[in-house]
Amino acid sequence: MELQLVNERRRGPYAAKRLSEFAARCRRGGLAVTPQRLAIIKALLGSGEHPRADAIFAAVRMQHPHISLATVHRTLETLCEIGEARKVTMLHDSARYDGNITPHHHVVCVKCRRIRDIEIPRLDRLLAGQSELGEFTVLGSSLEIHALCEECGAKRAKANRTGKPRR
Amino acid sequence: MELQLVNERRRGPYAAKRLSEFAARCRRGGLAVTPQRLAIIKALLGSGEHPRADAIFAAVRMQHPHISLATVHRTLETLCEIGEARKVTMLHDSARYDGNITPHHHVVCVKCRRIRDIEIPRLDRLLAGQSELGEFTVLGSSLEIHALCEECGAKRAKANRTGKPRR
DNA sequence: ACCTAGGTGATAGTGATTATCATCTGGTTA
DNA sequence: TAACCAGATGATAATCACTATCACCTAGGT
Ligand SMILES: [Mn+2]
Ligand SMILES: [Mn+2]
Ligand SMILES: [Zn+2]
Ligand SMILES: [Zn+2]
Repeated sequence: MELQLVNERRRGPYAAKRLSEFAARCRRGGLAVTPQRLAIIKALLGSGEHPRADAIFAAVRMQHPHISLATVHRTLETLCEIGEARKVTMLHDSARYDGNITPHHHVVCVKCRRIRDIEIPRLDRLLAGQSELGEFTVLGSSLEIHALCEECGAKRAKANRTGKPRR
Repeated sequence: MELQLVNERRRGPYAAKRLSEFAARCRRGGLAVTPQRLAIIKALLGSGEHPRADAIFAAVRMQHPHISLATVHRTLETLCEIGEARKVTMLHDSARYDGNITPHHHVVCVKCRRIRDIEIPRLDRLLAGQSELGEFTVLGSSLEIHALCEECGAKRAKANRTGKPRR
């Protein structure tokens, strides 16, 4: 009741709604609505697998045999930037190691990737009781809080004040 | 009180204790205690930065100018395998994209990397009230539950029964 | 001191992602 | 509707974190 797998059935209607709004959202974000972008968001919304770029590429290729893998990478990144998609983890680029093996969680600055330890006793208690989750046997968990550190927050605020582009 | 940064001061004593037990733990894991391994765990325990392999390499080089970057990568991986270190996220190899932008979390099979959505309303409520965390401005969060899926769990059980190596 | 399984250093290879750049096109304008 | 052009795409090279290989070395047991 507290912690449950999301029902796969929900995805169909959700995807349809998102797809119908996509063109408008692109324009709002200043992006052209290209057949490639439509095909990519469609493939992404149609999958519950949290696919990699190459899987999207394979799917999209069936309708757009000339599409480039680079376009798929670029577009997925762009979709994340305008908030139409997300990465499952923002720390996929290079491994970050931790000598602290006591159970704890992390805050990550989305801009400079600074990481600090946090403790959330209530979360640990909540998860302690869960050994099964649908077809999964739970082994452990880690929470990643996305944040802006003081330094990066200050930089961004200053950039806004002086009218510079904010990313 | 519910969710707080871990005090940096704790790291000193913790590192000292871990370091003093390190040789024994290596032997228990069937690993030789080499100067390189000692230097690497020392550097890792001495850092609160959740460093990358190259940062560890730079630190260790000061005392071991001949150490190889490959050794640093290998050793960090080995330390994770024997439980003396961990990666901040297990999904750093290639990006996984998600078309579902509603707030939700994930279960990840540690073996086959299958990912499924989960909902944890209580966690979302807990975090909803947090907009500041020490010097960080909270933007969002995602919980990654590490698990074994049914299929991989079955495979592992079978391998154990027939006496095959389990990884 | 000697042996050997396992560890290391040097280096080549891999694979995902990014950069470059010539060409093309969505969407605005006249 | 045609002409225009900022931005998008495709082809391809480059990058970069990480892994594989292999000859040599050494920790730890005899
Ligand atoms: Mn940590
Ligand atoms: Mn998801
Ligand atoms: Zn920052
Ligand atoms: Zn699995």
